Amino acid sequence: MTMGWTDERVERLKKLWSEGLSASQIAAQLGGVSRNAVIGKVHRLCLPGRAKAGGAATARPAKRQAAAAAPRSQSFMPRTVTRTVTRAQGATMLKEEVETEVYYETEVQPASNVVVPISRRLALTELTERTCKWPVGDPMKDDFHFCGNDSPDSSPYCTYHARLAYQPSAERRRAGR
DNA sequence: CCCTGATTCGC
DNA sequence: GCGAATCAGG
Repeated sequence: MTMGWTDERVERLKKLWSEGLSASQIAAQLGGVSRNAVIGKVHRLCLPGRAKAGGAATARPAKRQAAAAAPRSQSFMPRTVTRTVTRAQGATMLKEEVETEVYYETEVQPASNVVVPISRRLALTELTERTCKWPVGDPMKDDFHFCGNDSPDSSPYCTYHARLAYQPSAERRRAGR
C-alpha cells in the first residue's frame, strides 16, 4: 500500500507546516509517511523553511501561554469547615463542633502563576513513553490528537495534565484541553 | 539519547 | 518525484 502525495494530503501538509508543526508531527498526522518524506516534500514544494536569524534552527512555537489569556476556570481548593453537629447520647442531646476538610470551588485568579501548555498535538502513532497521553478532541473526528508534551520520567501525562488527572471530574471538565 | 531541519543521491 | 540515509545541530 503506497501513500502518494494527493492534492488533499499536500494541502494538509502545507497547512500543518505553516502552523509550525514539526516534520515528525506532520508525518504522524498524515500517516503512511516518514518525517524524511515530509521534509523532502516541503523542500520540493519550496515551502518556507524554519527560520532563525543568525543562529541555529529549530523554531518551535512557544510552549507555554499565560493563564490570564485562557478562560477563567474553577479550582477545587481544600478548606477546613467547622460546623455544629447534634448527636444523641442516651437521653441527652450533645452539641459538638466538627471540623471537616472539604473541597470548595474557588475562583482561580487571572494573576495566578498557573501556566497552560500548548499541546504538541501528537497522533496516537507518535506517542512514546515520554510524551503526554492526554486526549484532546473527539476521537471520532479527524483532528483528534493527544497533548504530546514531554512527560516526566514514566508518567503518562505532562505535569499540567497529571494535575488534571487527579482532580475531581467536574474540575477536569472545566479546565479542559 | 531525545529531538530538530537540511542535503544527497539511488531509485 | 520520492524518501532513506546521512549530516549538522539543540
